[in-house]
Amino acid sequence: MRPANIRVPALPPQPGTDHSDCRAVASVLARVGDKWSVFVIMMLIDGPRRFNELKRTIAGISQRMLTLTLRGLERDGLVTRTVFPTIPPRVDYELTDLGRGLAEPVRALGQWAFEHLPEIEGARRDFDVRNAD
Amino acid sequence: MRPANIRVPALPPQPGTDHSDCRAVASVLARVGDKWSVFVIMMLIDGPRRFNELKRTIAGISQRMLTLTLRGLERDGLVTRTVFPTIPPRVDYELTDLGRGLAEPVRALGQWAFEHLPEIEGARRDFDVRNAD
DNA sequence: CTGTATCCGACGTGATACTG
DNA sequence: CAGTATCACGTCGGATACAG
Repeated sequence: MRPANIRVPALPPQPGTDHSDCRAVASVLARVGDKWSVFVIMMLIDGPRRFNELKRTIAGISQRMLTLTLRGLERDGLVTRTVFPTIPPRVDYELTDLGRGLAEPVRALGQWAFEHLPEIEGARRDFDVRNAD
Repeated sequence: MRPANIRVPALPPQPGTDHSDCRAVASVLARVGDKWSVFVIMMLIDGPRRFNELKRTIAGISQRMLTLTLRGLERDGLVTRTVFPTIPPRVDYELTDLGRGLAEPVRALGQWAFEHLPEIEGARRDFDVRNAD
């Protein structure tokens, strides 16, 4: 991502001026911004869940998307996948320490979103009205 | 004509009623997770910027995407758009109080991402290796 | 300078059917 | 139960050209 031929000076943690970490931010936010990732993370906060348990709880997600979402989270080391070789098979998904760490700022963001939702929705209506003339 | 990009509503069946606020979370995270929104927000933290100034600084974003991103942020009340009727025209974009409020948890998330990037990248490599057997 | 309009390929998403 | 495979469709995003 970052040009290898350019040495990034050790700037103090001042987001907005440093561009290199923005790529990293984008990488994680891309996952967080996934349509379903946050739902899954939220569902797993309380403890491990089975596949269909997640599918039922989230209600609206397709089997395919749940699988892909879980694979993505697993790939990033945010979720563990535990297979019990029983019949019928049972698979538990659980947040890793890393995943729980991520859940914290995500929840903060979610809380902000919830608290300011009226303002945002109001702004959207105003914008749409202004745009509709 | 309104760009199709800024449409957020019409989420299918409601996910868990117990977690109804998750839909609000998703609504905001959809914006935060946009490929470019976070970059723009970061660039605006330090103060108002002009259109081409943003385009130059972000370097990689197309004109179209910058416009769409700014429209989306403006629609959500996160950014103000100020037109100076001069020749040539000048347009300033600036974070609103709401936008600055959002920038805070976003920055926390970004900081987390930056700090844990090695773990995530390592997990990705491990996963890819395991998957390549 | 600051956009808008249009074309078009790439990708995300869902529905469905099938496997272990 | 927990997936995988395949197809069909819509949207996203970039490039380009053009307008105010």
